Amino acid sequence: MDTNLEEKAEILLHTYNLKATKPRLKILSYLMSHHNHPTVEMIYHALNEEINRATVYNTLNALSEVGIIIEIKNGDNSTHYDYFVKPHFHIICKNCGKIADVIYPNFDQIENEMRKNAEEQTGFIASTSHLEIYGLCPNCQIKLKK
Amino acid sequence: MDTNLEEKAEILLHTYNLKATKPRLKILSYLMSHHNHPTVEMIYHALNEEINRATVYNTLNALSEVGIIIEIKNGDNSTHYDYFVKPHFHIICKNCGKIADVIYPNFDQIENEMRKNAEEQTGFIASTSHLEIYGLCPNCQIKLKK
DNA sequence: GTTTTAATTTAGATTATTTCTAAATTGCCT
DNA sequence: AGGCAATTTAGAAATAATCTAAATTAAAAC
Repeated sequence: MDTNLEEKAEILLHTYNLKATKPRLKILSYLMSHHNHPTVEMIYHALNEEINRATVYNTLNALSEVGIIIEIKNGDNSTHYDYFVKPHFHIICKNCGKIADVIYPNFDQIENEMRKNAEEQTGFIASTSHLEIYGLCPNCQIKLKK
Repeated sequence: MDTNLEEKAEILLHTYNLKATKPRLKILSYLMSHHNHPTVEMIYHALNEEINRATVYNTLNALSEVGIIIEIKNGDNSTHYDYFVKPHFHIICKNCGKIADVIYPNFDQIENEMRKNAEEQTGFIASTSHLEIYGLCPNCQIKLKK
């Protein structure tokens, strides 16, 4: 277990006024060190089924609410998560569900513009935004040609 | 029943090489005349529970696959749908789930740019894209202040 | 206008995902 | 160290979506 990682996670949690509970430290550390876009189920198993599923759900909701992680609504109807490093979005394979990161330097700028526009038009106060693109990954392009 | 509407729906279905079955005509007509961002459940009830739920699911998937309608992955973990008129995206209230349209003239242009970028970076072939913004609607802003 | 055929619909069961409840535990402040 | 609000837990319950195999149907072929 990487103590240094958990320390980093603890600081991050406190920054956002979240209690640094053991389950949260483990889950956040996992996300900080794995960029496999896991679901609740994947995290639950990766952490040896030691943390209650409801807690995994609660934690991921809390983390994505403050923006520490990104929520990805996948085509497979389960939600995936990704630790936020720099502005990016995701492209998801319609065939196999694979998720790839797309780095887009101006992404937060564009996001902000959209948010502002949405607020002006609707009177909402915007917080998080979600962009996902669907498509076919290189592997499935080949598979489906046959 | 608006025959004219169903005729329009039939033409639209044929344009995309989709069989114009009775369930599809009813569902598409409903979507073309209601902009309440319904879920499967809402459509199922609006059409008097006469169309099997599985068919509603199948139809909505088929329609969104070809782009006649837009799929909205709402925060409430059910999927909402919207007939596509012009390029727009959605803002969703985190508190009450209300969905509002945001018209954005350049939206498809920006979408295309993102898609191109994603394709170059990942080797995927991009098809549809989804953007949702979360926030607080005017009503809930007032409610939560109390 | 029949016939044919592939696609679609159906009922109902099944699976998967997420939320809820009430009791027990735990982090953090004083 | 003690107190309290927030969080976690086990397990049940609710909700959403998919699957199966048989019946039906739209549209092309004759």
